[in-house]
Amino acid sequence: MNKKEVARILEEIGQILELKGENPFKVRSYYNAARVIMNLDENLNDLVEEDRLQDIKGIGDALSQKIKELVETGKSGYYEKLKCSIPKGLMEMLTIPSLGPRKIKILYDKLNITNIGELEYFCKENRLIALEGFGVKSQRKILEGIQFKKKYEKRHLLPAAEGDAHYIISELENLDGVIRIKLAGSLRRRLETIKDIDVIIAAESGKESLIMEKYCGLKRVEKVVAHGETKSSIVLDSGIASDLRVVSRQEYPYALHYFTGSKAHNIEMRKVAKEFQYKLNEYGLFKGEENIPCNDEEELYNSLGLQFIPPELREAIGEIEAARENNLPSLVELKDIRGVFHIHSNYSDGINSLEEIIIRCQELGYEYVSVCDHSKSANYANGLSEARVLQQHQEIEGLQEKYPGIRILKGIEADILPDGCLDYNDSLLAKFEIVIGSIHSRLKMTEEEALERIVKAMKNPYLTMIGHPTGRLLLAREPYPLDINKFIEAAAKYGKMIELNANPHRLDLDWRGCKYARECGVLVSINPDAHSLEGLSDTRYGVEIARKGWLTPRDIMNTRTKSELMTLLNLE
DNA sequence: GCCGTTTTCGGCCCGACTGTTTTCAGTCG
Repeated sequence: MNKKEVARILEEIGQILELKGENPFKVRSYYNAARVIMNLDENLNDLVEEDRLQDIKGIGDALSQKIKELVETGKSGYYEKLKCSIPKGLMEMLTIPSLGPRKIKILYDKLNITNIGELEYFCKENRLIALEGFGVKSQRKILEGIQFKKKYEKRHLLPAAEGDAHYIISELENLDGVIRIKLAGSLRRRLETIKDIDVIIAAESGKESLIMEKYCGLKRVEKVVAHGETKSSIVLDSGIASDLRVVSRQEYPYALHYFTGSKAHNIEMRKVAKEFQYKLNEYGLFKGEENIPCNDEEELYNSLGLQFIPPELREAIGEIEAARENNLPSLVELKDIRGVFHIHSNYSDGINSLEEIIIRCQELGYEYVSVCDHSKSANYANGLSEARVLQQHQEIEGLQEKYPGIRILKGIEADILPDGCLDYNDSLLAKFEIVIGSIHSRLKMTEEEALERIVKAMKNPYLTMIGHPTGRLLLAREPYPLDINKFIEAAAKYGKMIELNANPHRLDLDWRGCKYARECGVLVSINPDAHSLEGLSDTRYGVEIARKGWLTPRDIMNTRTKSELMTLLNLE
């Protein structure tokens, strides 16, 4: 069993224990362990084999036993038993807003409600209002929650959330009394999918309620979930929820930090504060009654003996320790990108011509570009036959003469066939300067088959990099099973690069794998996978995810200068 | 269930909002 599955089960154990009314600290230790395992740099199997699980902070005697059992046998007796002890539907009830484990336990104990369907029925029969702790309002809220869930259970991709966030910010930023306004939450941390949009405002005293009213009354508000003096929650017509917090000028840095999260990062931060005998919350950093003044987040981190931690890194996966040792990476920025690979032209399924793409890339200031169309097996995408490859190469040579300011590399996105072979013979592959190998078909594979298929492709000397390594489509298609660590180790062994596909539907390699790639010395290439000129701007999402994965410019292939790149690829 | 150089027992992050409550519990982030 791999770490993702282990983490999921630990998380589920935490939820079940919560529903059973167990000690909340015990519950937390399972949630914590799930997160730690999920973000593990090392191979979980190795840790188990070498009996080193307990070296991990947060994993003790009991948890290491259970994790060992899960990894070795794929099962956990404790979990199986626990799972049988409550109805399955209770877990799903946890996803209804305003309904948590305590109330669900009451509903189960008193009314024997075991799933959402029954709950909906009991609400409509007005059976909840008789229960202690429930009333007319909470019953109605639960019913609304069920309807709401049916309509909007999804998370949202970065671009959608970002568009709505800009709408909110632009409507509020010029209001009287707004001193500072900023996005917080997972959007600021650049998580690949977003549940809601968090906005923090520093406001002049006395202007708070007007700002709140404006926010709750925005044209695109479909529903006001909560409307308080310092905090309100709305849902926009797009189905995306948003929270606004209004604080004073002095509180702003602390509030911004607090609401940026992640939750796990905040918990770690408060522990650090405690080491200094301080108390940290969203209003300040306190020594007794006295606030330690900070003008911005940077000063806040410094007050706790830490380097400033960029929001992308705040996931409690080692950033605090690194900041303590002044050892945070200097993260890559969009301006570091000097060229792009993996663009589709109208030779395959893109809409623009080679020349249009080259002109735009030159406008963007790139030193090199590689259009990588689909290979012949990709019938669905008008993949290039051998003859059309040669035709395209001829056109590229002509364009290279016409546009000497930008180096045009002959590239291809070659399908990795089910047997691990690339989609052309070696003599044709040798004519390319960039070969991206990607899996597009026969996605149903076991973990072993997937690794074997990709490793075989990596053994091909003409392959430059592996494209979108897990094939996932965010919120739409699960990744095929692939042991990312073993994959990265193989890339290191065979000297291959790994694509970080910057399309916001993919963002694959996942940021959680970037850190390990860096540790293994594997270069990551941030590729737009553009099918139009507009798609070129997706590169920025790739940069953001690379930052989240702790990558510096030196860890990225396409931050290289043209001459460095030529050396790297053994080209002229 | 985890953790520890004041501790192997007794802590474990903190506060707003809501609803059902006469002082608080549950949920959420």
